[in-house]
Amino acid sequence: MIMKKTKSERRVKALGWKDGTVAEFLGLTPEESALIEIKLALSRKLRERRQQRMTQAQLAKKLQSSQSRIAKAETGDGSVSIELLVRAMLATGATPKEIGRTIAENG
Amino acid sequence: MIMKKTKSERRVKALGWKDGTVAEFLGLTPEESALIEIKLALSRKLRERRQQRMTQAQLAKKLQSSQSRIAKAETGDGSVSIELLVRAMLATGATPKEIGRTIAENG
DNA sequence: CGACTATATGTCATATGCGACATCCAGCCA
DNA sequence: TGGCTGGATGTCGCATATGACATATAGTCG
Repeated sequence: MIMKKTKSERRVKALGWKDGTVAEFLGLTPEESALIEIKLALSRKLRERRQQRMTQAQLAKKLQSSQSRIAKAETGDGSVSIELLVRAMLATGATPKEIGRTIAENG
Repeated sequence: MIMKKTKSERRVKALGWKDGTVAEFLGLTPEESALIEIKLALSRKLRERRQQRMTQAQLAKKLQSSQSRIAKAETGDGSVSIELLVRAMLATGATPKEIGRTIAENG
């Protein structure tokens, strides 16, 4: 996440915010929820695509990143930006169409 | 953009990279091109949606951002992340579905 | 058992995206 | 003309996402 380090961000971080169907269940705004859902959808799809093709270390190298960041990306760590998720998806060979669908259908 | 401050990023920045159908025409990798196209698709859609509903200053307030960042987001300034573009889209009332479609169809 | 591989997790210095602010430009209208 | 509004652009200090690294965990194979 970016910005102000909002209340709800801290709420979410406290919970780990790694879960599957994330939470409105503490007072997240719809926008905050939606953003998290989008990230999680990308995380899940990234893992799926990456596992079919290469190891985390190999993807990291393609991205000029590191294995640990890929692991964090795939586990839905809050420190990972949408930007990195999208770059990683592209590095697995995903097209904008696939990325868009991932967000539209599972976001 | 993030990461290493690649060669091609500098190439793109030198060109302003604001253009409509962005460029493979200098040696951008397909991934770099795709990322830029995604950002530009979001920029264009953001402007379209925002103009129908409010001023840049009003959207900025909703986002706890500033008018200048919104202007940069809409003009495709390279300093704006996908994260902010997505947050801004959400703040205009866009759903993940609409955001996904924007990327899938125009990315 | 140990060796090796894949992944997860935590920390850190640094790069970079951020909001804020100051201008500047263009259009509009009195 | 001048004032007002919406938007664009440049800069700056600060917050944070980053890659790198160390280490832990778990699985596999000998």
